[in-house]
Amino acid sequence: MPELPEVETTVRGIRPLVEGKRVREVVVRERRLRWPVTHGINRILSGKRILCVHRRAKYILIKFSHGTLMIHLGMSGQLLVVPKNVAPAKHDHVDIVLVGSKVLRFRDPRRFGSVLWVRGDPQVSPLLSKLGPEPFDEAFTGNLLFEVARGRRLAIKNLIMDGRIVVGVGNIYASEALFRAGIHPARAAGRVGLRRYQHLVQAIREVLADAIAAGGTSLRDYAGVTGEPGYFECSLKVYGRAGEPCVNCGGIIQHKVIGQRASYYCAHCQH
DNA sequence: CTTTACGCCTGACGGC
DNA sequence: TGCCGTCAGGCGTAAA
Repeated sequence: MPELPEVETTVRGIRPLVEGKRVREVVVRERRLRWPVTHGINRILSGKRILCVHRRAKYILIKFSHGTLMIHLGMSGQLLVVPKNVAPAKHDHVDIVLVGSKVLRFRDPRRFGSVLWVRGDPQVSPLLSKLGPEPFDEAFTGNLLFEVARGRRLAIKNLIMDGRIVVGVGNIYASEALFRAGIHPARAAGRVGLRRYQHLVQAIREVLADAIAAGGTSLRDYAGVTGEPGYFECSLKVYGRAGEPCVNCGGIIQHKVIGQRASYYCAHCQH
């Protein structure tokens, strides 16, 4: 399930392979994704040059002179760069065929992802305009979390997963960051002090940076640009480890559904 | 305004 | 072996 580190890994992987390349054609085999693939995408992109590839939150932004292709990997999406002679598989929904020998291929079995064309500045598009800061942006601080949490009773785990507060903290890394920060995931956000929020910001950055450095977590669906799985999975300290001993204290890792999401924590280490 | 629930979708998994 | 029910999970949207 792609989270920010997986998306960042994908961006870094495809960037040197597609930047500066011109699009030959776009082949859409299945347009029923999260939203329908933008109509006429072949006419929009054919003959145009990819200027650069960026990430904003979990969106992959492929910039052209006349607009931006916004790709979201959803739950099970992958963006691969493959030789043209590699036949599309069952869930390979969109091929961006490049001039030369390669194809930028969007694969997504569960079709929670999206492939959308945005004219002009993508930052003002509805999907991006309300997003909070990137976790590595200096605007993301313990003070920001503390202020925005004041008086709020929702679980802190839900707060840090709210893209309007900070982007890119998905379910896996929310549990991992809270474990590192020693904060119980169900604790009311308004009942966490400034110092602990500062520690949490640090923990979020650490866990994301570690995962990016490791090439992204691989649980079920993630694979790198050429198909190899990532390998951060073994670094997860609490996620998916219910019933196993805590790496810190040896206590049993707990599982609890918080805000409709599976959450993992050590009741002894996290308060 | 805040908070909660839902739905989209397929593959994996467990029970029988 | 195969069929079926259940569930995960990002995240926009609707509802409370």
